Amino acid sequence: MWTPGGAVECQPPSVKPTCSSAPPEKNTLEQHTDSMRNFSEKSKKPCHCTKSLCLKLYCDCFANGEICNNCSCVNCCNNMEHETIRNKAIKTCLGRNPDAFNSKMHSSVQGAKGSYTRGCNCKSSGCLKNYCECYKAKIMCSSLCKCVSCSNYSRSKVKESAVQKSSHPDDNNTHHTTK
DNA sequence: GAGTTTGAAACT
DNA sequence: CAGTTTCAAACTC
Ligand SMILES: [Zn+2]
Ligand SMILES: [Zn+2]
Ligand SMILES: [Zn+2]
Ligand SMILES: [Zn+2]
Ligand SMILES: [Zn+2]
Ligand SMILES: [Zn+2]
Repeated sequence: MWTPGGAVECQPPSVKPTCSSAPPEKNTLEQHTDSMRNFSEKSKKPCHCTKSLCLKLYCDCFANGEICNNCSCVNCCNNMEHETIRNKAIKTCLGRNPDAFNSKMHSSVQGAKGSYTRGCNCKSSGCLKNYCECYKAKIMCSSLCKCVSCSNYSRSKVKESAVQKSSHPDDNNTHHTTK
């Protein structure tokens, strides 16, 4: 909890869960300059969600199991003021993926428990940009990935010889998903 | 800051 | 399950 000094933070909860049209509530708390330094420490990356209400995995805050704080999100419900809705959203996400929140990062994949085991599906980034979840997590792509033209390997030299069945030079995993 | 690109998450 | 749409971040200019 932070100490509201100027009373410039959240908006009154006017968001209705099943309402037809939600009024645009823009988070007015983002006056950096020197407000951030107050809390320091965490300084997590703020989200800028506008349509997900920060109640879907689109929102990094929500995906990481964190409450939005110092974010620029609109109509944010990822807070204790909307705990009921938030809990429902969490439940929905868990229904889709029981391990959705087990790992700090997004995970799904079979048998992933507290580890990144997502496997990316990049097609145009070569897994060398932050678009790639593997690259962002600073891990190499594995056989779980279905990326095309992957270069996210310790050995940047990836030969596409016919010898390689997959685009991945080193696949220690014998068990393949379904293929 | 505006506009584009990108691939995960969501939806059908 | 696959194809499509939605979404917010990463990136470019
Ligand atoms: Zn958010
Ligand atoms: Zn947030
Ligand atoms: Zn939020
Ligand atoms: Zn990738
Ligand atoms: Zn990967
Ligand atoms: Zn890759």
